[in-house]
Amino acid sequence: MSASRTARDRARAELTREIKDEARRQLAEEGPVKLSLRSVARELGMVSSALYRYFPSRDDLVTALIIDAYNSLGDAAEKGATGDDPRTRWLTGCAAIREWAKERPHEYALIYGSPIPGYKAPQATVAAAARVPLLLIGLVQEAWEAGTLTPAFPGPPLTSGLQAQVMGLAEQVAVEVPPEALTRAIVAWTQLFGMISFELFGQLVGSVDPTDEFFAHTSQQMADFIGLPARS
Amino acid sequence: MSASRTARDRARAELTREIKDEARRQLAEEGPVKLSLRSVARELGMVSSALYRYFPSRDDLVTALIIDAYNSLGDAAEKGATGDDPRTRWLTGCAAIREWAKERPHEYALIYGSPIPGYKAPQATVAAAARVPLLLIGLVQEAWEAGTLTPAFPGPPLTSGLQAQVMGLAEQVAVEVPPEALTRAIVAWTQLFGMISFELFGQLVGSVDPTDEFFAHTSQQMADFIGLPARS
DNA sequence: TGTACATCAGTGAACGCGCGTTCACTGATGTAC
DNA sequence: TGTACATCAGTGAACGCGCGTTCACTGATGTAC
Repeated sequence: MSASRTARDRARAELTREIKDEARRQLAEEGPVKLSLRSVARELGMVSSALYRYFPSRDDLVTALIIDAYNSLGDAAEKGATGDDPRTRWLTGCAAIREWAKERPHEYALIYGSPIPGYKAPQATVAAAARVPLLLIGLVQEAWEAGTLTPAFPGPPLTSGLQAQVMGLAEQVAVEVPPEALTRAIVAWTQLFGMISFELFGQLVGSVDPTDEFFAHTSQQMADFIGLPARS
Repeated sequence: MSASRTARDRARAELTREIKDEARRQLAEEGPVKLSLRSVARELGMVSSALYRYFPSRDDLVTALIIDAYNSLGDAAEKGATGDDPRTRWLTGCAAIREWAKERPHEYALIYGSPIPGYKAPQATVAAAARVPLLLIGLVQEAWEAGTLTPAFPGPPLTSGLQAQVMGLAEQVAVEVPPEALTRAIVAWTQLFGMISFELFGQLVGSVDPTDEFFAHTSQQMADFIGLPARS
């Protein structure tokens, strides 16, 4: 019960949030590499050593930001993927992911951009990171179970090693779809984020920029490729 | 003629190269954000202010590294894309790009990773950056001119805005292929680099990792998608 | 309900370190006559 | 070919700034009896 929490607890929770909020603000200006405890503390009117009551080190603060970012994206994707059929949920989900990324380009870069030199992401980040791919795989599974999964073209056969990897992955995430279908989902996943990264990181400037129509086009085409049928 | 170059000229060219080499070494350890003129100078046994004879500022050194990286990748891709038909050149080109990236992950991250906060890439980088996409588009044009371009599936129709963007791009790069074909090339380009980024940045750990077979599979499938025919 | 003690948040000084850029300068290399 | 002058490379000091982390401490909040 929240009434049972002491004033100290509430103050701690609130300050923890304020520290992360200020850190996110600085992330947008300086990037994760130059994110500085001292300047976060300064901005909050505290002395820098006080932050060590909340995060044992700078890297732990970065980890918290990473986990928050993955979860924020996971929430946005799960809430955004709406519609009656898997194809519609795929299309709305892709759009929601892109929207999230465009609103928070620096949080996006934090999780999908260059690795931070000298920083090693702890195990604690992986569950949050898995949410989006699991969502996409779930859509494929739905269509498979409904018997409507119909890829636009067969594509090359899986080599034996790839098939083994993908079947291991299917078991690991407790999903029952043919390895070809799961492979397509992974391909689409890399395609989706490849497109978003190119848009946000400036590679598309001067070609398909603004990118809205290109993104919509490619999302549909990925749906065809995966085999999510248009509503009949 | 190289004989006409003075000793001063040769010394300057050599030191410029040594500065960039040392900077690349530090790029691998610290990343572009923490790359430091002082520490490059220190490692070279010079005083930090001496570097200003070679690069007017830290950002200019970074720009030089970016242009070198794009050109190094451009060379690797152009040299690697060999074979009698466009499909083979596509497959070998993709493999060469990936190899380059795996050998120089930090140079890859410099050009295809997160933007560097506070750094604005000057116009001088765009020609070098365009080499890889132009190479890929060139393959599509070859197949088109040979009359062998046969996409695996039609895909959604282009919306009018997208068609206009793509036709504008075709004109800009002086290429004569239908907008649908050029759009496919751009899609494959984002797919290709999305996959490489995911591999290098650690998103594929625990799924299709090692990524060799997945990459080979997807490259072929992209060739099908673009419409580069298997050798007949 | 009141008191004694334990827990915790925040302070301020310190350690040891780093950075980009400017400037007046020395001495070597290159060039024009 | 020799000399005077101009160009350039590299020095060393300085400016003004930043960082993460540790530690002994004060004073407020919470808890057990």
